Amino acid sequence: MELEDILRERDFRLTRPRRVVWDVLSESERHLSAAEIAEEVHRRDPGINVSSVYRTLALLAELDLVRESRLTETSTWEPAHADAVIHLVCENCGATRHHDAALVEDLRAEIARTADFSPSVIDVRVSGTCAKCPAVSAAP
Amino acid sequence: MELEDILRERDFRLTRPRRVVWDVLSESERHLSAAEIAEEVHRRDPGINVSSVYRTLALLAELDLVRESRLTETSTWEPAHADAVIHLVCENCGATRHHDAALVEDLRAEIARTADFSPSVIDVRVSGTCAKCPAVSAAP
DNA sequence: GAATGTATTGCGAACGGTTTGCAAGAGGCC
DNA sequence: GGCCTCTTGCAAACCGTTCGCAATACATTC
Ligand SMILES: [Mn+2]
Ligand SMILES: [Mn+2]
Ligand SMILES: [Zn+2]
Ligand SMILES: [Zn+2]
Repeated sequence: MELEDILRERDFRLTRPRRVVWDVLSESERHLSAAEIAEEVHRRDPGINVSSVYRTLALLAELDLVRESRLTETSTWEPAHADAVIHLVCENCGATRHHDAALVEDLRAEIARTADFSPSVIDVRVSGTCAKCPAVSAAP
Repeated sequence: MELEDILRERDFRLTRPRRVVWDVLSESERHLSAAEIAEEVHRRDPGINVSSVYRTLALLAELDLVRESRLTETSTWEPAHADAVIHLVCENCGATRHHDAALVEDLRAEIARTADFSPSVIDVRVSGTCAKCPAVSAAP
């Protein structure tokens, strides 16, 4: 469904700030911080204010169109995706990757079975070392 | 090992703010926000300043004695624990529980095998509905 | 136990990202 | 186009956290 339809369905207007913020997010290959989004939005339309970026992010999150990740100290934004897609964060270079982990579904079942808890969203954040950053050997 | 020894080993002094912050954290059953920690610390010793609480939290985290969780918008603190202990956050009442999920180890293996990534710490955050908060039925 | 050297603290001010109040502006609908 | 209302830009307020610095208090030595 189009952004416009989703907004209209809930009686929100399709405005330029919303359009541009959404475009920036959906065209990006990676998670973006609020500052990065504001910067790119401003590049495309200098007339759009930072506060509108924040307001739009809050709205899109409310509509489940985007998700906010709190992987590190600064939170980042991206279009919503399934929770079986987990996040690998390299401790060395900071790169964040997506990875599809089949076991997440099993984990969901395990929790439902053993925890007296009804899971909805599972968020798996894995820190470690990416392929480009060979593990540094221990000091001699 | 005692807090004092761990500090001394790295040439840090055992001071009253550090002692009290650590006591508050280790005596608590649940995650605490920085504000809650500062409040309780101040109750025990009104002479201890908020900035010392922040400095101590940073130090204890550096020493891997405490961990910072970014489960919701405000981050929370607790004594460090194994990453097989995952976090269940109730969407309704906000309660955070610990749960031991055996599958986390399998997940680690799966990632190492399929992702070209060397995992160190896995952080699983599950939102859902706890036993005390029966799921609300959908509107008719 | 006092003296010494240095890490650490309390304090208040600064910081910076986010939020807010409000008048001006622009969607959507007829 | 005209109307109504939602949304925006702007600038100020907010607020949790950090910082600089002189005063303090640890730990060590005598
Ligand atoms: Mn993602
Ligand atoms: Mn925990
Ligand atoms: Zn890397
Ligand atoms: Zn609950």
